[in-house]
Amino acid sequence: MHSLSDDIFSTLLESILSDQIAAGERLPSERELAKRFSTNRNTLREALQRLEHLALIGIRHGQGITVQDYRKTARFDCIAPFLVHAQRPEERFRMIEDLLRVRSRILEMCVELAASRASEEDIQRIAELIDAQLVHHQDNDRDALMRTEIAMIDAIVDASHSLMARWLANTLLDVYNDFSPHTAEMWVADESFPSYLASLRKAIAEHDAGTAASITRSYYQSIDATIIRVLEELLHSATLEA
Amino acid sequence: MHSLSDDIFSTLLESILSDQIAAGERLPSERELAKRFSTNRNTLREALQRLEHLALIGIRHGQGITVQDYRKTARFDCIAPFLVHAQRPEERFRMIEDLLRVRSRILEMCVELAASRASEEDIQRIAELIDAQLVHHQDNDRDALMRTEIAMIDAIVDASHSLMARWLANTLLDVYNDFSPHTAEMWVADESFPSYLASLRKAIAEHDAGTAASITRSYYQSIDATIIRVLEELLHSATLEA
DNA sequence: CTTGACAAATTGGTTGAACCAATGCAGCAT
DNA sequence: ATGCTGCATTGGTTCAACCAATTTGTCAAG
Repeated sequence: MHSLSDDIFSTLLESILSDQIAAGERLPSERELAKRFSTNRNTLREALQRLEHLALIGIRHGQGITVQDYRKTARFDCIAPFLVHAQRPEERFRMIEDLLRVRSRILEMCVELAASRASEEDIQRIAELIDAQLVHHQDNDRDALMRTEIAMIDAIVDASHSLMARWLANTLLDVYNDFSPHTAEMWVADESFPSYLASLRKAIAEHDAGTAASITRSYYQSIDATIIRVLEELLHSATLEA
Repeated sequence: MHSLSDDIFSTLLESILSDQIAAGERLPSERELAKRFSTNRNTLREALQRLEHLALIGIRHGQGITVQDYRKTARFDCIAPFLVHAQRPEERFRMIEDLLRVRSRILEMCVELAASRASEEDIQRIAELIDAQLVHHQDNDRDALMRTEIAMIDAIVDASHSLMARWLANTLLDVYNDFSPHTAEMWVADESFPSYLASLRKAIAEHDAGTAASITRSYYQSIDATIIRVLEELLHSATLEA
């Protein structure tokens, strides 16, 4: 699962995202880097190519390799590694805060699309997964609930019949997977959880896109506010420790 | 700007995204592919690595290279190349339709963040760019208007002081840049354009995030409906030709 | 002393061959 | 029929050399 070039990539990735190498700084030559990592140029170059495609470094023929200012140049897919490696607590906090905003808006869109485009099979599957969640919620089975919630979101994305939604969701799932060790405390359920799910099922079954979107919007507004409150406390205690 | 491995990458990318190679199909070995592209394994592998990181192919040691079902596996950053290479008109149409939804929601979020977080300098710069747009609009200078609108959006993203927003915007700008030859007809301005800009400037200056977001939402709802109407006509005529 | 051209050094880009390592399969032994 | 073994195929890594873009240093002309 992890090749040599993966390791080199990860090492350099961490160096950059944790600001151990400043933006604008020049890296040693490929030959020199290959020596330092005890490997050859080809394998090293694989790692460098990846960093370049993430817009973390710039490689120019005859000139060398420079570290870019990833805060300005990076793309959406840099979020997962950034959350893993970023050092400043307040920057991580803001990233998560803004990520929640994006998540709720994307989910709102997916739900809206799913409600308008879902087939009978889609509706059936979503309803089943909602029922399963309600059972897990009553049983207080946290793990099963988390798994089923992911599965339901996946089903909703499928039901939206949108490549756009699927690809966006994949990117967000990457963030979730890479970051899941730290997301346990972020998985909060509001008291309105069961009624939200029931309304959602009904809205999707009736192809009522407007209602589906608006209840999702307001539910996540509430959830996200709770999560941010929890994170603020964590940030405060971390700041006090430092 | 285009190295040999870039060319190979583009060629394979097009083959996959235009469905010339079906999902699940197996590609020839690296040695064989290198021969066909008249190059060596190392250079060829650079191209393959890129395709793998886009989740378009899967490379497994000892087993070979298989084309993935990109409609299920791809990420957000696949949108630009997909719009360039995709063949089915109705699939392109739906992608653009959904992309507009995402754009308006992201912009709404950026405007909301910018309104709450903008510094005095940010507000000043945005106001200047809005004024410039109003002038260009009155002069009917379409090119200058498009450029200035991009610059304003960029300033708004900066004013949001959000890595999230910046990185999302970079991804969307990639789509715009790669797809801009085809976007001319998509650049429509509603009659409410000047009044929207004026309200936006006021809302941001007053840090009124709610108003800024809601007027942006409704403005883009109107714009996007127009764009979709135009595209539907194009789709219809294309379907009739075929 | 300044300026321009040219040559050398440095750096990334490409090449080809060889070897290591994971996988799948065919043939053989049971 | 089953399970093992060894071979063929395939990706992963390494090495050494050369090509090509860029920068830098040097020297000659002004």
